[in-house]
Amino acid sequence: MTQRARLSDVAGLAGVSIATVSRALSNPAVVRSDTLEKIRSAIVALRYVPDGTARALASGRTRTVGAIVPTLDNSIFALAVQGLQTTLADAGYQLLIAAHEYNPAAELALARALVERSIDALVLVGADHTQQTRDLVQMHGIPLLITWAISPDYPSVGFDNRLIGELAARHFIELGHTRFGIVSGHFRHNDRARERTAGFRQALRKAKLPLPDANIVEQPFGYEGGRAGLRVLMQMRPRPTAIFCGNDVLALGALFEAQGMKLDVPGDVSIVGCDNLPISSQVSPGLTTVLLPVYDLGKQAANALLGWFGRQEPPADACLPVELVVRGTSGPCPAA
Amino acid sequence: MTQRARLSDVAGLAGVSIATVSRALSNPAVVRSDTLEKIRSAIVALRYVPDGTARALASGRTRTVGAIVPTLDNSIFALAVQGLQTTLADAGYQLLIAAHEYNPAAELALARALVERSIDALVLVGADHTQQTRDLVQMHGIPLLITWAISPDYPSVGFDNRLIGELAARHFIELGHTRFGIVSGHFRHNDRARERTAGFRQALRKAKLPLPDANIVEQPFGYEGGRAGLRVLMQMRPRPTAIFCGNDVLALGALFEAQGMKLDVPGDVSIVGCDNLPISSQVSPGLTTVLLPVYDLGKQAANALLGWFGRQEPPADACLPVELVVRGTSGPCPAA
DNA sequence: CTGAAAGCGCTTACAG
DNA sequence: CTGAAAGCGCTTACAG
Repeated sequence: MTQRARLSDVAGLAGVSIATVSRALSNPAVVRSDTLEKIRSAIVALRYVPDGTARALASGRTRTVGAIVPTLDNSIFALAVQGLQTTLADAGYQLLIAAHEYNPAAELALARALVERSIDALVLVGADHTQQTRDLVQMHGIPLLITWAISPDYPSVGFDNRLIGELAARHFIELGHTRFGIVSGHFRHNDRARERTAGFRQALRKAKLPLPDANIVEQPFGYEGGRAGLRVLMQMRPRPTAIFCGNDVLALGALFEAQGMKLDVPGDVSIVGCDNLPISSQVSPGLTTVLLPVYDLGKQAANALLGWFGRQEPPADACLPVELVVRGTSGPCPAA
Repeated sequence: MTQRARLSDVAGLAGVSIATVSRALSNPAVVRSDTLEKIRSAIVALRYVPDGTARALASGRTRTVGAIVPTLDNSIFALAVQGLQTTLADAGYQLLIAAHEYNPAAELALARALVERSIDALVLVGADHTQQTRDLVQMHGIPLLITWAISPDYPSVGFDNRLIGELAARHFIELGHTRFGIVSGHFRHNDRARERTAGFRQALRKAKLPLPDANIVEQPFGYEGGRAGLRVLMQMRPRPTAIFCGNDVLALGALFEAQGMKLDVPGDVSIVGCDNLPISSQVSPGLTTVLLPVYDLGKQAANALLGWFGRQEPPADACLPVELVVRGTSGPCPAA
């Protein structure tokens, strides 16, 4: 192969104009079927692959979507990305992916890099973004889809994060617990973490149960964060017997630390997480958690975008159902 | 904002030609510093963001790299992608990501979709790819980097997968085991799985120890695969006492199943995995495994590409060190 | 150090 | 249903 074939080569071999070949590619319905056939065989003979950069410049669309997630280190985001990518690819769209690692400046820089590449839409996680990021995206007229949370300002496919905290709290209350603790990721720049905590707190308040501020501990994401959070809470007097963790990685870290401390889970302390990672049903005891259908989230986000591209109007918000899955890490409040 | 600013707008405001603005952006060293300053302020005033599609068409480079991994569901790939993406982004490159889910036809389709978007390079996992995929990439003159394995045909940043199996086998042999089993992902289209198994087998043969074919069980990727694999092996008579799993997810599945069966690990059966996932050091007992520095792999792959772009010549192969990490799931062979 | 101009490979009204 | 032509917004030799 000396040189990559261009549209003009295909046109020459098929004996038609480049305009016709272009139409055969992007809108075959308007091309006569025998013409189409000639073009098809020319394409095959030349192994023609269209040049996306030229196509993008001429058409103004790249068939590429950008997504910025906090991190791929948490498999919960990796799973959602997988759902997003697979569904987009089936429709001929590709995914530019980036991770901001909970740094808003990084998010802005990455958004700019993606915008420069003329993405057809941008997917972000959470509703909390700097004004600069929002301005950038708006200025370029790029459809913005919020995921994981519902945004008042943008189309969203997300969860009711407040409800997540509520579900955890109500579960503990039903089990008779009265002393609570929270291990959360950092609240700053993370509306999901704030909302889950707020929901938990709100449900307790409604039940007239206390949640001292000191019992809300922020930890960096990771198993170690969960472990550290549990240690802090277990030093409180009176000890909390019911601990809500903002995600499953923190919850598993807390569980492992409790086991390492020879605490009985749930005999001494109950733990509830959020996500329902694949691992959460494998460990023993299985983790009680709030199931988030994140692969579905990815798929629905992709479909929302595809609909948006087609209809030229923003999709309706979708709030995906979450559900408490009770497993072995939660049980009745131990006798005092 | 009515309309996105173009190069000509910046040129107009700065009182220079578009050629000079273009140079100021891509090769500022050749532009006089006061001219540069005028251009800089025009760019800021207009909030100019270059159009990557035009830039790509004119320059022939997109500053975008494509990567196709088996799946993001295994966090080992997500971690490597994170290392790759972060390092590329720091150098101004973005990452188009796709997952083929162990389907070579999907890999080809995705490769085509990425090639159409004129990626500057393609990153693939493993050395095993269809001729069509290889032809496609070669025909378009796209630099191809193999990761995870060393390829005889392409620049690679990978591991010695045979050595991984050997390390596991030698560890078991030192512990006095004589009955072995393997739980592997499917061998088809997966050179890493084949090589790891071959390395294990080879080390046993060298030590004159038997490994019946029936003791090599292939399972689909996932915790369930690991569980099923362990069940199969535990039905063998005589029972194997030492089980090598092709990756940590399979190994953890096997461990959990063994625990569910009330087997003592490592008292009754020893298990060694491969990957050293974050979770593997958290579970109890901790998983003995072969540590693969995958975040590093991603970073080094990115740097190999960046060097390739700069020097115009392919990077040297890099075989990253792997190491056995002994934890609680492996121990001496139980008395017969 | 800077500018005029050709060209990258397509798409898309506009005619016919 | 098809073709000629303008244009998408840049980059990059080539002159000067």
